[in-house]
Amino acid sequence: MAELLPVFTACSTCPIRHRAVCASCDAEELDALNGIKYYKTYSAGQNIALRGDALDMVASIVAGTASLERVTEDGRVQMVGLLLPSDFIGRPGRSGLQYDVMAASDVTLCCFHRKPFEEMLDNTPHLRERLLEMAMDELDAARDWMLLLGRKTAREKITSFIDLIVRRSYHPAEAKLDQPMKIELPISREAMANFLGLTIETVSRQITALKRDGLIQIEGKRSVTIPDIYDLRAETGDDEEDVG
Amino acid sequence: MAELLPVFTACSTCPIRHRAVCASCDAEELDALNGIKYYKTYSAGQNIALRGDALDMVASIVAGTASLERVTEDGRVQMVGLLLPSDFIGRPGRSGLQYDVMAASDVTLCCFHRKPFEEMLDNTPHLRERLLEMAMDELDAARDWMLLLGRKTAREKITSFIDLIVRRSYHPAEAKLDQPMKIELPISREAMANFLGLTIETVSRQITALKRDGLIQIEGKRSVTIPDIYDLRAETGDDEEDVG
DNA sequence: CGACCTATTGATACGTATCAACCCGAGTGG
DNA sequence: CCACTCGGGTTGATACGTATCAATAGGTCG
Repeated sequence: MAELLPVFTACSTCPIRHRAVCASCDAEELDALNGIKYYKTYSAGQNIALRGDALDMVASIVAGTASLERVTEDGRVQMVGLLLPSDFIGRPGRSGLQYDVMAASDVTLCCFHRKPFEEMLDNTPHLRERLLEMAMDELDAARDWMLLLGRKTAREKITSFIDLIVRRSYHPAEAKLDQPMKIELPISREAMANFLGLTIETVSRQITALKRDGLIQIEGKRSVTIPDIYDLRAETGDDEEDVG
Repeated sequence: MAELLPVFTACSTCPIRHRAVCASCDAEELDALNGIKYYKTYSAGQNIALRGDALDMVASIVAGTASLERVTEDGRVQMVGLLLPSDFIGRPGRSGLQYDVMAASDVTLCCFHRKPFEEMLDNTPHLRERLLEMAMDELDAARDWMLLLGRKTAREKITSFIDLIVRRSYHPAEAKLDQPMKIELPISREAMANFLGLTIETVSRQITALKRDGLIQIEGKRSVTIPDIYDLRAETGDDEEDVG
C-alpha cells in the first residue's frame, strides 16, 4: 500500500527546507537539528496519534497529507487541521494531544523527540521565532476556516476548498492566474466532507454542479482543472479585498 | 455610555498581570514594558480596527470583551475570535489585519506601539515564549470552535457556549462544580449568533428551550444560573474525555 | 468473476433560516 | 407624566438547504 518513500539524510536537500519550522535556521542550527531528527512513515488511513495520547515527539510533514480531527460523543467527525508538506505536528511544552492525527495519504514525517527539541527551542531563537510565525499563520487560516464553517453555503465551501488547494499548490510568484490551472485534490470525498462540515453526498452533488456549470473539469476522482480561477473565486463568498 | 474606567499605572497592580502576554516577565522586563505601554478605551459597539487596516499597535485586553469578525462579500458575519481580559490583540511581524476587531462591550486596552514591542520580543525570550504559548492556546480553542461550527446542533452550540463562559469565569481551582453556578453572558444575542454560526432567532429559541427544560435560569437578559453544570455539559455533544 | 470501497444519483425528512409580528425597557420630547 | 420611538429580544408561520436513507455505478484487488 505505502510505496517506498525516499529517505532524506541531509537537510540541505530536504524538499521542505525553506518552509518548515527549520526554515530560518542557519547552518549550525541545522546541524544540531540534523543530529536529533529521524524519519517515520505512515500509510494512508493510519492514525498517527489519538486525542488524549501522550505524543512524545514533534514533527514536520515532509511528504503526504495528514489531518487533525475532532469527534463528537456520538461520532460526528470534524477535521480541524489539514497538514500539507512543511506543516508542523505537535505542541512544544505539552504532550497531551487535543485531537486525533490521521494520515490522509501516505505520509513521511521528519520527527524530533520532544525533550531535545524543546531544549533546542530554548537555545535557538530562530526556531522559536519561526514556530510562532507558523502558529500565527495557522491561526489566521483557522479563522478563515471558521467563516467557511459558520456562514458559507455548500457551494461556497467547495469552491473555497478548491481555491485553497490551488493557493497551496502554486507559488504565488510562478502562478499564471489567467491560464487554466490544474490541481490534485489531496484528500478523499469523505475527508473533504469532514473538512467542510458537510456530508459526502452533498460534496459529491456540489462537485457535479460545478462541473455542469463549467467552473471545473474533473479527470478521474482527484484531478481538477480550473479553466478560470477568477470565475471560481467569484463563487467562494469571500470579500475580494486582497489581504495578507 | 462608556463608564469611566480606572487607569492602571503600575503593572504590579494590573488585574491581568498573571495571564497576559507579560505573565512570565520578570521585574526588569516588566519595567521595560511599563515604559512603552499606554492605555486606550473603546465603547461598546465601536470598531477598534478593520480588516485591511494597518494596525501599528498590539495590545492586551485589560477589561471588557472584544471580538474578531470576518464577513462574506454579501454581509454574513462570523465571529472568529472572542477576546476576554488578558487576551492579546495584534500580530507581531505583520501590520495588515486579517479581520475586523470590534468592542463587544466597553473595552480597556493596554497598548504597545508595534516597533518597540517587536524590539522587546527580540530581546526578551520570556515574552516570545509566552506569546507562542498563547497563540497555541488560541489555536486549540479555534479547533474546538471548528467542531462546534461544523458539526454541532443549535442546542449543542448554545450549551457549549455557556459552558465556555463558565470555564472562563471560574478559576478551575476555586470552582465548585457540584453547586449552582452563575455567569454573565459577555455579549449580546446577535454577537452570540455570530459566534455560533446561527441566527439571532435560533439563539433565542434555544435559550428558551433550555430554560423550559430546567437546564438554565435567566435573570434579565445576560445573567444565567446553571443549577447543574454536569447536566448542561451532557448537552454539549462533547466527548467527555478530560483533555488539557 | 465477485467482493469491496469510493463516489454518484435519487427521494424524502428535518433543522435552521427567513420573514413578520410583537414585547419590553430605556430615552426623549411635548 | 404620558406618547413616542428605538434597540434588543422573543415568538410564530413558512421556506429552503442540506442531511438522511437508499439504490446504483465504477474501479481495484483477490
